[in-house]
Amino acid sequence: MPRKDSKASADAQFRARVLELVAQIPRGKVVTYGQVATMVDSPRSARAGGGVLSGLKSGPPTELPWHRVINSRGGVSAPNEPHRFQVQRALLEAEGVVFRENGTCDLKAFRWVAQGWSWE
DNA sequence: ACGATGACAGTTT
DNA sequence: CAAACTGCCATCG
Repeated sequence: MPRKDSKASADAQFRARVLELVAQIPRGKVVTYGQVATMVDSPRSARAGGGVLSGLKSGPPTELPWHRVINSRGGVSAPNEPHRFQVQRALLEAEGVVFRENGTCDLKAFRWVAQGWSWE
């Protein structure tokens, strides 16, 4: 079926794809920004992935499980908003994710991989 | 339209 | 082993 010009809304497509993917993350599991970026388009868009979530305020008021997206350290980032940091970690723990002393969880066990996708 | 910022990742010192 | 720098892409002001 007809597809719009690829040059059109490339960034918009990226955002929509990230939101859709995050929305598919099952409860109790987590994914790193790099993984999401790789799955949606480019493995170099790790930061862009975070930009999309941060841009949620200007985007759809979705109830996206953004808290299931963490950094490669397997932990939550600590930006200028320690509040979010705290909330995200609490949500993950409430879903069954266990954090270690250093504040990071075992990605080896909690990392979600979509079917058909192979991850190290 | 432009410039600066940011919820990251990977590599090197 | 741990800390610091650079690179990348999208969004915000």
